[in-house]
Amino acid sequence: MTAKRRILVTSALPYANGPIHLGYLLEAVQTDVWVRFQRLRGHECHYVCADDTHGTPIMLKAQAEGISPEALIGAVHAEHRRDLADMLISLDNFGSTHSDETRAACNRAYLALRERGHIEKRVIRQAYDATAKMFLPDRYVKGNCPNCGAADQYGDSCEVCGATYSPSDLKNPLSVVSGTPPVERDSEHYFFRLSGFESRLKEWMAGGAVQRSVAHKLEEWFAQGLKDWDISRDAPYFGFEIPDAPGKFFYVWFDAPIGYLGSFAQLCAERKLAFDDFLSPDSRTELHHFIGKDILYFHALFWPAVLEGAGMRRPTGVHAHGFVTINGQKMSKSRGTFITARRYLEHFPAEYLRYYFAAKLGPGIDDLDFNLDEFATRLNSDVVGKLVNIASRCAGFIARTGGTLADALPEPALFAEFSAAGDTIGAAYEQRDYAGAIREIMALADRANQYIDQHKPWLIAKREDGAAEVRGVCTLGLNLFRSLMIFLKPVLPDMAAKAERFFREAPWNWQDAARPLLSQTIGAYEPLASRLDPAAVAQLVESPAPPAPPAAAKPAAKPAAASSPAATATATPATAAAAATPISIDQFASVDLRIARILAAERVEGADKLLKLRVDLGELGERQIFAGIRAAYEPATLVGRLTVVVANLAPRKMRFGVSEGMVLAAGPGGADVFLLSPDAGAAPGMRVK
RNA sequence: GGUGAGGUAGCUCAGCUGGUUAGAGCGUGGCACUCAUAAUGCCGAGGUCGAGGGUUCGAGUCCCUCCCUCACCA
Repeated sequence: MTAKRRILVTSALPYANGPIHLGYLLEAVQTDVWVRFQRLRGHECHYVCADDTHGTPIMLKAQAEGISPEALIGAVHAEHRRDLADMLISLDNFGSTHSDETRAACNRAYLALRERGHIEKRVIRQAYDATAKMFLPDRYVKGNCPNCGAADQYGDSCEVCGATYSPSDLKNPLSVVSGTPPVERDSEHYFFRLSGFESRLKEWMAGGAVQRSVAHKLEEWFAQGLKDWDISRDAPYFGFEIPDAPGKFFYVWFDAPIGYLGSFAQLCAERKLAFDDFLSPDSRTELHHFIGKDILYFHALFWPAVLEGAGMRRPTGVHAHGFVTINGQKMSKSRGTFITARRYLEHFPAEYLRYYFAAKLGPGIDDLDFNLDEFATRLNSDVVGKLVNIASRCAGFIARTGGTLADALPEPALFAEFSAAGDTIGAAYEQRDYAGAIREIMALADRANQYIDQHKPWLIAKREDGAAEVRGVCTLGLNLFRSLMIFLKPVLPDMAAKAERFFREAPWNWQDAARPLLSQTIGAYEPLASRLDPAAVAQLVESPAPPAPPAAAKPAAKPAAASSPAATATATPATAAAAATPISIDQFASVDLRIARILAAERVEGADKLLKLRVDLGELGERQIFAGIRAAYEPATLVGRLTVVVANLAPRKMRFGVSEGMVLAAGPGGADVFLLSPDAGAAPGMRVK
């Protein structure tokens, strides 16, 4: 065992405008398993995280809901905290970037950067919404693509042709906030001079702080040249005001990683830890960040540079992971596969997901597919059928022979094989190759079952003098099980705790797997895990999304419309719910249903379920809508007919373009989808009420 | 479009610095067992390792070209 390490670990900050979902849980679980492993090995390991609370989206969402940003982030924080705790994420502190500690850390970092000449003021031109009286981030200006002319494109890039540009290049630009055309306005901004850090970043990267594939990605960015980073935003902005710069605020991405430090500062105050032990440039502690691969730029370039520029230490490691897909596809609200943490937890134990993720999680940045069938068979086979089965099949014999373990192992070599495997399993955990660790552990579980099968205690027990031998075999069996549970404790902390109680032992540490437990009177065996019903697992995605919690709705969406159980048409239809939650007449009125005439219909290249429709909504003009009705309708038969659409559904960008509404249809899906039709006399644009 | 990652048995994946008949789990077929949450054990079927070239005595493993998938683009 190596000397005791002192380690500070973080997960990326979840943004405070929505619920925690399966994708974030992957990261939380990855981090937590590593943290628990370090602690199990006897190291000092602190794990902090926080809500990421600042920025324009939060500000506008709070406005839309008629509450203060503080109220909004407060509600979300409580939800996040509960979700993570229920997922058995062993955070030492879960703070908020909207805290005194983070503000202090921001100011300190900023002033240090400024003092060392890393901050520069520049005047930039930016889109300004004169009606809403605010500057507009790129994503808050929409218009026609200057390159291909596609409608309704964001101000930074075109989803149709892929061109990138700035908001001022858009044709017919409109502010998303007020709907009025933006104007150009000058503003003084503060830039962090990232370009000065290239050589130091390269040296840091060469030291092995990131995965190799990530290093390749960073080299690409180096080759393009590092650009200085605009870290300021103009009022109104929900965030921290920059010192000596009234009306200027820190950009949310500046204070987000500093939120790690703010959260850690809170922990230091609470536990009497010395902050500088972990953050000073000559620190001998370790600093590890677990992140998604989408935010590499911030964590592998900006963040180490900011830390160094502000006179602090650099991260020991930045560990990126891939995304979670559901049954091979990107998580999607319209497909019903946007699984929130709460939704998962309402159905299944936290540890099942922890195990499943761990079993599939390697050290790389590949995406991880959450396959529902596999989830059930994997849990049932590995955890119940193999692992728990070992204890289950041995415990009864021990109970019948007096409830006490034998005082020697019949085959010490087999036990030694298990303890020896602890080294490779530990190395796999350390390298974040949890899949490798689990593979090894399950291979050992097979060995344990084989051992019991070969020695057949149920036959020996029939002999008059068989008691001692049976006890020996089952004592070894239980000890093999015990070693495996110790190895799995980072992944299955609750099951491990139950097993500790069963063996009547104090909480295990890693080294306990090296010595067998002998002559011990053990407790009565209780089932440690129960089987999953595959049908129940399927429900995780098949039923319609539950009513959105207060903080869960997308900024632009009208909640009643967004989660309507009738939302069958734009993608895989959801199974009809038995009864939907009652709504008021006002909520119904918020859904703008209109008669539409289908002007054109065509298949979508690369989508086997979708048809692209062009519809006429009378006074509302023409719209493009994607509908998941390809299996049910020949495009040609649709042209000219009338139907009903939701006209005020927030535009939804899909891989193939933007869908500007939803066609109403009934039916279970596939070929059994039936479009609604009005009686004769209805005309395009008429409101349905 | 640029870049990155990846394409190995029906499914999910291992295959380190190139070296005997390409591995595991799940699923599947057969047998055995009955201690165990219909759990477990044994035996078997199943792969021209995306395609085509090349280097080499020898290539999933190195090089080139192409095809496909996924992701990212501050």
